[in-house]
Amino acid sequence: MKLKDDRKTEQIFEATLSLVNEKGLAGVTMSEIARTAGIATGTLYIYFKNKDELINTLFAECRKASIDSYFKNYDASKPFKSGFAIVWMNILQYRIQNFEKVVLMDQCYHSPFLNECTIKMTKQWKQPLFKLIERGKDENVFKEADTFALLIFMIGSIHEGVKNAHYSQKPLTKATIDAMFNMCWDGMKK
Amino acid sequence: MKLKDDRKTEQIFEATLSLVNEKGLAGVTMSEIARTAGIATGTLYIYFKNKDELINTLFAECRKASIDSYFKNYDASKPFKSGFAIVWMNILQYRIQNFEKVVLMDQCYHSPFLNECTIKMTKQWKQPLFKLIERGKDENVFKEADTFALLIFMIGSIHEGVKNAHYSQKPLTKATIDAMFNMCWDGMKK
DNA sequence: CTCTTAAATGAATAATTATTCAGTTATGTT
DNA sequence: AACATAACTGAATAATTATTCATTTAAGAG
Repeated sequence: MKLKDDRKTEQIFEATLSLVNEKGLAGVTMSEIARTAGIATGTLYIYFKNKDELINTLFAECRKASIDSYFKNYDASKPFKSGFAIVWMNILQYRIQNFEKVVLMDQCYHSPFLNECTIKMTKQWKQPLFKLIERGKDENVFKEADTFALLIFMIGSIHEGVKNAHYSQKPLTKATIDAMFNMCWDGMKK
Repeated sequence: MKLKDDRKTEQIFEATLSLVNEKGLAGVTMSEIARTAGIATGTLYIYFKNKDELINTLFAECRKASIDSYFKNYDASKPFKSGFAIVWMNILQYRIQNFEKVVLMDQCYHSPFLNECTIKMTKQWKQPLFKLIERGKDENVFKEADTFALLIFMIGSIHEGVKNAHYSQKPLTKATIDAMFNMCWDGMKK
């Protein structure tokens, strides 16, 4: 008996990400994914029932990995501002280093691929981010605004910043990153 | 001789926007666009040479209309903060009221449809926004950060805010909008 | 009112792409 | 080593979709 090769799943994901970045979800075909992954088209269907399942699985995996990475090195027992800065930087770094995944996730939202189940499941994973903002409000550091509004404000400038750094081909400098963080902090603080 | 019907172009655009929002660029077909627009598939090809041309034209039109609307009622002779507030609010309002166009523009970036010409042309149209930020720096109101970084910061929270208001089905309240503007201003000001 | 011309139609065709499957290969098990 | 089993292959098929075209319709010119 022959067993499935775990690395193949990884190859398929990588191929898909790379192709979606090059041509968008609209332009990616199953045979192209297979070719890029170095396997036969038929093999792709052993690993994923169909294109829908492939995209949903990959989307969920990207979402999970991203949120997990956001809280790396975050220690709730440390002072708030330093913890917030760590999460802020983790988000920025994740999105810089995994830009292809960011593009995939963006493209998935208005696509025929994502199913309700995937959407519902992945939405829950955002809880820790809400908790972080709540803490800032509880400790009287952040403005009394709606938690969601504060979170969106934090996330928004990072998303846009990374996106534009990528498209304009100008990597974010230390100075710009510092400026971005300061603007974010000054905007949210009381 | 029969002339082309100007309203048909509008119908085609509306149909495309509506379908792209429902199923994403990946899920929209030419015959569906025609059916939704209330015309025959063949007629679509009288108005647009092919799918590429349709998408590029629509993208450019959306981009142009958006930037124009951003500077409605902006008067450079008035004090900076009030002018900035007007542009900020125009951006927010445009994106709320034209969410379908926002989605189309987002989806186009990593698609096989947009051609170099369209990308280059539409990029130039952003100049007035840069000018606005420069003015804020010249008048010593904004931080000394990179103009691009400041602009991205301003835009980012609006984009994310509108997107999330839409998906969470919770329209932005006056209070939230005010909070958003204050965070943006506090973040950018010296 | 008639004629001309271009728009409009939608079924037919041409491409393209998802998916299957009969045959092949490789790997664990005995 | 021989077997059983499931992965693997890629050409063939099934679906789907872009595009064309012979025909019909309608509006402006004379």
